[in-house]
Amino acid sequence: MTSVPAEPPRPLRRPQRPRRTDPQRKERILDAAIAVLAQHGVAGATHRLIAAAADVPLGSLTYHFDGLEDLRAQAFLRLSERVAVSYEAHFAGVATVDDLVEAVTELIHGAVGADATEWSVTYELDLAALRDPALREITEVWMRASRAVLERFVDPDTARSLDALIEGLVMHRMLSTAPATRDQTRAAVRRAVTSS
Amino acid sequence: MTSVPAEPPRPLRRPQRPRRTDPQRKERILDAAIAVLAQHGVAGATHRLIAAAADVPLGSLTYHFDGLEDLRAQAFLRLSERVAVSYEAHFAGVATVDDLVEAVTELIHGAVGADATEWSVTYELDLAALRDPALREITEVWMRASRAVLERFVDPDTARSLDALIEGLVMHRMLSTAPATRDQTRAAVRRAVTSS
Amino acid sequence: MTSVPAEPPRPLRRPQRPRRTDPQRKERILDAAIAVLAQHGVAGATHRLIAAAADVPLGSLTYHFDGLEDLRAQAFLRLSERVAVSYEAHFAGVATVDDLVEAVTELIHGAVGADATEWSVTYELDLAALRDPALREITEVWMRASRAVLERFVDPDTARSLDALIEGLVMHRMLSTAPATRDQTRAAVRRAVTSS
Amino acid sequence: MTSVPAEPPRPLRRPQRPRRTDPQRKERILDAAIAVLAQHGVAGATHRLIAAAADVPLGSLTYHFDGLEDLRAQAFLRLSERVAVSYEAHFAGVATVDDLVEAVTELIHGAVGADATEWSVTYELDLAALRDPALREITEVWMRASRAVLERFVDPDTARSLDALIEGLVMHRMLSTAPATRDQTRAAVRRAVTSS
DNA sequence: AATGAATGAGTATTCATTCAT
DNA sequence: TATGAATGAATACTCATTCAT
Repeated sequence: MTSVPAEPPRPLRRPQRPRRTDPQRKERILDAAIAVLAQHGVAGATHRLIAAAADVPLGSLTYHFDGLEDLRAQAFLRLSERVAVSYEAHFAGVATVDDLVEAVTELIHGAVGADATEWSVTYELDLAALRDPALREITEVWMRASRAVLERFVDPDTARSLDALIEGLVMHRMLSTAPATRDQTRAAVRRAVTSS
Repeated sequence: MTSVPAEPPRPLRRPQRPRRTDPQRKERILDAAIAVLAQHGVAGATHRLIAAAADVPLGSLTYHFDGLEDLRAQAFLRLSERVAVSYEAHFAGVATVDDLVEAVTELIHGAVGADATEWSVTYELDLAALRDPALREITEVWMRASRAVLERFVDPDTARSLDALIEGLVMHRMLSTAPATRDQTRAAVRRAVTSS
Repeated sequence: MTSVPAEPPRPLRRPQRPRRTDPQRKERILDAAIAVLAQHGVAGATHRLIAAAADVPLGSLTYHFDGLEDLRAQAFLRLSERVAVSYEAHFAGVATVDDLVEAVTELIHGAVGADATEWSVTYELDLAALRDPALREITEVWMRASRAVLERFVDPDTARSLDALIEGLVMHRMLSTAPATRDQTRAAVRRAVTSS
Repeated sequence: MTSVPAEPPRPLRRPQRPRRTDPQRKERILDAAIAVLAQHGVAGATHRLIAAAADVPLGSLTYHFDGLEDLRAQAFLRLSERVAVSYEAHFAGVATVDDLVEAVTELIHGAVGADATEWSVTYELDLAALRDPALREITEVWMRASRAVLERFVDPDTARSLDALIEGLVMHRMLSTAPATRDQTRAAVRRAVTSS
């Protein structure tokens, strides 16, 4: 993920001006936007901050995107796709229900590869989607994706509730000063996947 | 040298609206702030919007509060206390585990008395607390309160995971275009409270 | 619950004044700031007044400067440099001590080319520097510069006290309703430069 | 002089409310105003700050004074009277011109009893008087008073220029990071009082 | 195609002053 | 007589967006 405050080490092609063609610029901006969203939230994600993080001129943002709202939506979309991929990967080796319990527990406690801030952005997305129906599409797709992964191991209803439990446990883990132990989490997950 | 405009304009004073003394004003402002937070989120909760909602002049906000951050924190605190009370009330008549399952299901689907927007504010609070440690105190207290209620019926570990499940299910219910049915929710809750 | 006004008003955009690119704008703003400081003092030098004096929109000030403090500091710096130049020029033709006495007397009574208000700004600067160490650098440089000029004609100690005398006499001249005559000033200056 | 940040140790007559009659209140407010002016300058001397420094309720200021401008003027007047008294006292024992030189030198380097901040307020007054003719009266009276003291030892013209020299030397002493030594000051003063 | 100076509506906040109590 | 809650005009500053270059 792009680092926000420090200058990203741009491979200085030529002294100052000529930045000419830069095919990955759009992607770089989106990554920078995700980083800024993670660090400052929707409210703090301004043009200027994102431009600085991406090391592109200010005008570049409105040149490539139709305003901040559009940029934000595309950043959220990119984030959700990225998270979906690493989610998918996380469950690649799962064969048994025991494996599943272990994988989910690990997911919650390890925050799935990416640093924890990336998770907080997904909550930012959830919250923004609550008010902006345009973003609802993204959360919808992501929700379906995560459930599809879980449905490879459990029935749809269980997948649904397991999905919700994961969301709640991650949130509480991030907020709590005395977070649950791995054993507690494991027990909760096991209950959720065990047909009574 | 540049020409400088005349004297800075002297303020005129007219007694416009009758000055009303208003002992509940602080509380009214906080309620208005909660309503604005619910509708516009942290990012959209501006002085002006809150003042308009409370029907008080702008200066009244900074008279009663040390800035917007303070006002927001106090509003969140008031909200959490209010939610805690109605949460407590919701479980008042619960006697058996079956009652509990029913009550929790009802909670998730009925959004516990208050209109659903109030719930969304608690997510705003959660998210804000993720970045602002000062708010963490409030979420911490609320979390303890909600678990304390649940611990009257189940053991602490179960209470903890049930609490997380509720949070996740409510969030998904608010977000999803195809929310879970009561039966699905009830089944998920039952699994969470059943010792395996 | 309190009723919340509708959506926060969307900004409209009209191209009002033609956008003019204006390379000297920064300098113009600084000159305007000096003029406003002269007329209204540090306390009265507001963004609005300076913007009006420079005939630029308000946002232009914070675009070019990091806030009012920065603008003020740069204005003071520009002023001190300008004053130093005219000070230097004022003593260009001085050859003898008699010339010096005459030049200093003229300086005090004529306020060295610039209108008298410009002098008053240097007192604003002095006073502001008393509280703000960042401005101390500017007064320091100016003090050294003015003494350096005087040291071309008298020894350093005399230069130092002559410098102080000039400051005091100018201040009193500006304040007094019955200012000193040229002859009185000349006598005072002569005493200051005559080794006893 | 009243200290600004720390609570002035009010002899708490009774627990909270009853401050009833308080004959010195006006004077206390003025002293507090002088202290605040010293510390924050004219620009920073607000009602609230002065009220806090004087430990009186806000309304007390506008009750006793016709607005901030009036309060400021009265504070400046009180200050100038106080400074005049200590100035007078400082020269009480002077008999010869040598004594005078010594006393003036001491004045400049010791800042005449009061802490140096009090001097800075007199500059604040000078500057304010430059723009506000109402204050000019005060500076005028003070100027006459200080010269009257000096005229007990030297002729009026010398007194006038010595007065200016003192003003300039004190200002430079406060501003300079490498202030003059006592010997340098003494030599400058001696030159000013020696008829050539 | 790309940029960054320019703009003005908007933001939080301060504060002298008024006035009901 | 004395107070402190109330007010609104003014303050510094931010920022999405436009557009001349």
